[in-house]
Amino acid sequence: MRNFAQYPPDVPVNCSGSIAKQICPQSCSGDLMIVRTRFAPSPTGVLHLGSVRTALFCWLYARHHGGNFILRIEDTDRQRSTDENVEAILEGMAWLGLDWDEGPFYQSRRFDRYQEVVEQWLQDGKAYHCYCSKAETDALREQQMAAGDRVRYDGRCRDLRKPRSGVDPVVRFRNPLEGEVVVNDKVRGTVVFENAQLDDLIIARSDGSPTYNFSVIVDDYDMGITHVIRGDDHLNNTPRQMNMLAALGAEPPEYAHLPMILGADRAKLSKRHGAVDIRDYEEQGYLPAAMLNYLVRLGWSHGDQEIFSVGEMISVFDIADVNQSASSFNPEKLRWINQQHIMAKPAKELGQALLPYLLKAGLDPARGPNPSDVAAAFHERAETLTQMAASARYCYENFTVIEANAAKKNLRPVVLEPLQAVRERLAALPEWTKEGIAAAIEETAASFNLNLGKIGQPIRVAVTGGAVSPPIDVTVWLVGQERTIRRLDHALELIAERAAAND
RNA sequence: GCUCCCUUCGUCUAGUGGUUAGGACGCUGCCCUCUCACGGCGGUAACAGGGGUUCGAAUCCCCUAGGGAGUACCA
Repeated sequence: MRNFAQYPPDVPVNCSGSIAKQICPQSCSGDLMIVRTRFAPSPTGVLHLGSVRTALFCWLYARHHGGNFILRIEDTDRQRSTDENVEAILEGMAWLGLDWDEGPFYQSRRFDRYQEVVEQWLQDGKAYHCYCSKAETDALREQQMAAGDRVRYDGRCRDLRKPRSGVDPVVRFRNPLEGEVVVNDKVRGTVVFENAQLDDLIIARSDGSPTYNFSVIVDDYDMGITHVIRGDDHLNNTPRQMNMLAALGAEPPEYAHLPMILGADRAKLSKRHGAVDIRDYEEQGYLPAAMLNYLVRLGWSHGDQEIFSVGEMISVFDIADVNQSASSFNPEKLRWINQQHIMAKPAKELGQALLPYLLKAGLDPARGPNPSDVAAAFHERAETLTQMAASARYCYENFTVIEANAAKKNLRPVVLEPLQAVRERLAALPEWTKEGIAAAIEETAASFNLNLGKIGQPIRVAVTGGAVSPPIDVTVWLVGQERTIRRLDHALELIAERAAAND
């Protein structure tokens, strides 16, 4: 366990020049520090698309600059944080390959440190006890709302001399009353906030536990975070955090506030829009790299390029190319990108990736072709691995019925003879190779003066039970000799029955 | 209510004062073709509105409208 009190560790946070230049593999000019980013999810929910995109940008930025990526679990709300959610976050990150250099750190284990700062601030007059009850502040809010005023705590306990007895006070930060806070955001530009608009926020609850805005700044400070990259729902928190950082005597980090990701209907992303939990996408057969590729293009672009490997993303990613407007999640494009990644993946690796999906589909890989051969045959015709496993079912398992329309259209008495002939040729093949199979089918077609389609499609239906499959030679090859012959025989019987019925 | 942010094809985006406003997904036509895909060549469709500044605005400024976030003893 790392000793947090020791933070920042012996890292040159303000090194000027040589070390940073040596370390940054992109030889980015003007770097004055070693980049340290953090992803700080709260385990009050699972890892969803929006948070993954945030994590990705933090990770890319750190990796691009040869810096460190830190994972911090913000679980100060003990009621709503769960171990299951922590697990979901860790699993999601692992699946995506978003590896962290330090952590995961849990805020719940740092309460002593927060308490220490609170005490210090109380002593220094940077914070004060507030004895207002919830009812009291609620009433104040309503009153202000009704009067059309800005809604904020009015600081009535700011200069209280004596404690009120019988109430456990909260601790509030003494925010400056005047002046302004200027945020130089890497994506928003300069954003100015008036201190008069801010109020004295609560930093410790009446039970002593720290609140979000406060624990964030002591952690960001202790952990030497140089770049805070987060969702733009935090932009409004930034001036408060900067004021507190100043109270701590710290220089503020660089800030970059990312636009939100919305659902296809421009509403906040929710269950209605499909999967929320990132792990659902794994379940559905998406490749992690494709997921990252899709997400990186939401709010960021690099010219006209759409497809990026993870390595490419790292090398070209720059906060300066992040745009300012919210984007909405588009499942069709995700599927297309997944397909592009499936096509680009070497058959062997793709076969590896496919394996668990075959198992999940209830198929036994031992009872059929090598998954990498299946992957090679299907990689151009599957948008997800789940789909691919489903399409390859006939390679591993016998089907009970032939698709009605396909049978009706293709298994007709006219093909009885050619099909019989091809069956014999295939049965006679000494070696089961794609070339041999292709030759057998072509020769049969030629001998009956048929084009390939006239015989290929009936074979396809007989062998797969449907009208769609990879090229016929490949399909037959994957199904295997024994099974092919058996299925052709079965089709032949059906055709014969049909012919008899027609007589 | 108040504070802050955002606004280019349906969607993701390029664009930083002069472009026939480009690309991608989707949809669609044709080609390739043993099916399905992949691929190739086309088509469809956008600068929220109004004022300025300028010889010239998607690009700069102002206003309006619409969307979003925050305004918690949530994060």
